[in-house]
Amino acid sequence: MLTFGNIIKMIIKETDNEKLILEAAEAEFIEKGYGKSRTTEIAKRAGVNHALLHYYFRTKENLFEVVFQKKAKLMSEVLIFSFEQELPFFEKIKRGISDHFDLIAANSKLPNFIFNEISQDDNLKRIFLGILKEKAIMIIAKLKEEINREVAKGTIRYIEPYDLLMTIVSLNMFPFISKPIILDILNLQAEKDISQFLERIKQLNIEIILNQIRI
Amino acid sequence: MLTFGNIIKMIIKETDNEKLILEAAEAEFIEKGYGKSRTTEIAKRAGVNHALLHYYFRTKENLFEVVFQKKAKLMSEVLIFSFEQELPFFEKIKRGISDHFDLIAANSKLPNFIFNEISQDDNLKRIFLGILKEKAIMIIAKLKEEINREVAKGTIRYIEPYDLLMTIVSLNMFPFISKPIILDILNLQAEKDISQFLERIKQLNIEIILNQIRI
DNA sequence: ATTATCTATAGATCTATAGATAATGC
DNA sequence: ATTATCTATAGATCTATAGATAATGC
Repeated sequence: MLTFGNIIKMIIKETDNEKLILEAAEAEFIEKGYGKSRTTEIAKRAGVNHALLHYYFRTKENLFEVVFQKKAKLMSEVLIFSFEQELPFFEKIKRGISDHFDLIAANSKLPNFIFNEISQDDNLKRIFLGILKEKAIMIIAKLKEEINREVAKGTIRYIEPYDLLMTIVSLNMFPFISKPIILDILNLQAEKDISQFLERIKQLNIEIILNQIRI
Repeated sequence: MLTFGNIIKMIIKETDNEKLILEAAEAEFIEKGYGKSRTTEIAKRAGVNHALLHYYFRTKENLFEVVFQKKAKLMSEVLIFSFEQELPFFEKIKRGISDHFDLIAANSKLPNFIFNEISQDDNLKRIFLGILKEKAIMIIAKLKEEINREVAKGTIRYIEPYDLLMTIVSLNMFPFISKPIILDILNLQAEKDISQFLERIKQLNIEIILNQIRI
């Protein structure tokens, strides 16, 4: 029917309802988690008839798994992408930490979502590991060689590559997991103050890692 | 009625059903979060008639808030308790990190639970801040004095007290938030290997902090 | 002819309570 | 007399689908 809404949709030709549903589902699931999310609410957010959601995705669980797959890939990239750059060792570490921090900042609700869902569902945990594990192991192996090379050169103290990575991820990720609390305790409201705070933490994290490995 | 179960309950006099419901609710809510938890399931876990749950706590939301209050207090203690000890500065830091790590280890599912629920509900966030904030600010103020004293003595470089605390919490807490993933990637299954790994991380965290502040 | 959309509602699940009955403390 | 417990079920909410209708691509 040629309702006003449909005409608008036709004009912008962004009328792909399947896509609209998926995007609304992403927002809903990330905001509320699987348990509190409602398919009716997702349909409403997408501005689409509720039955359509089931027509395209059949079940809530199905829809969730599509979303989770996508977010798990993103999370996997967020976790390790920054450490795949081909750079001299110290550059790699510094740039790695900095890019990693920025990637998390750009997806600040992602870690909470992923860690929470996998802690509640073993199947999701397996899916996530299936995406992350192989690549993570490769990166660790590569990092180990580079660390050994630097140790041989006498530029750094030995550190387990896994420990190094986990330490970086810890330092970079936690501020965002605990962000609602931090901002209140530090009384940071203005956007400018917040980004200034985050920038300081980023630099601090780089410094901490360098102080730990540098001789 | 004198069923076998009731006789058992009478003998051990641990028949306080309100308490049983609360304990079951704690387990259920921490395991599944508010959204996926079911009052029927909680009653079943408690081994108690479902109607009793509503008799004692009226609503699911009420019951949850009782649990959340309790867990928020615990979380608050886990976060800052270890840094209230009266000790020489370096001892305080070292013992603080170590005790803090152990406290988290003993409540390893707590951080995920708290951060997740407060990210989904502003009211819960306020409750948690109400419990944490004042004490946190006091500890930070106290730490600031101690840091300034050490800086004056020339034993450490200056670090913002909040940054120091957040760094410690990051390093100590993240391994438990990401535990399901870590153990799989590192292929750690045996209890002995796991506790050995955790011990190494604990020592590493102490080392990292000391390397950051020590001149 | 196939795909997309809507209306209407079934069916499942969950929270919550009414009202009867039993246990307890004084 | 008050508190605790149980049975039975109301009432709300949510997921899911059947079946009718409209739109689309060939």
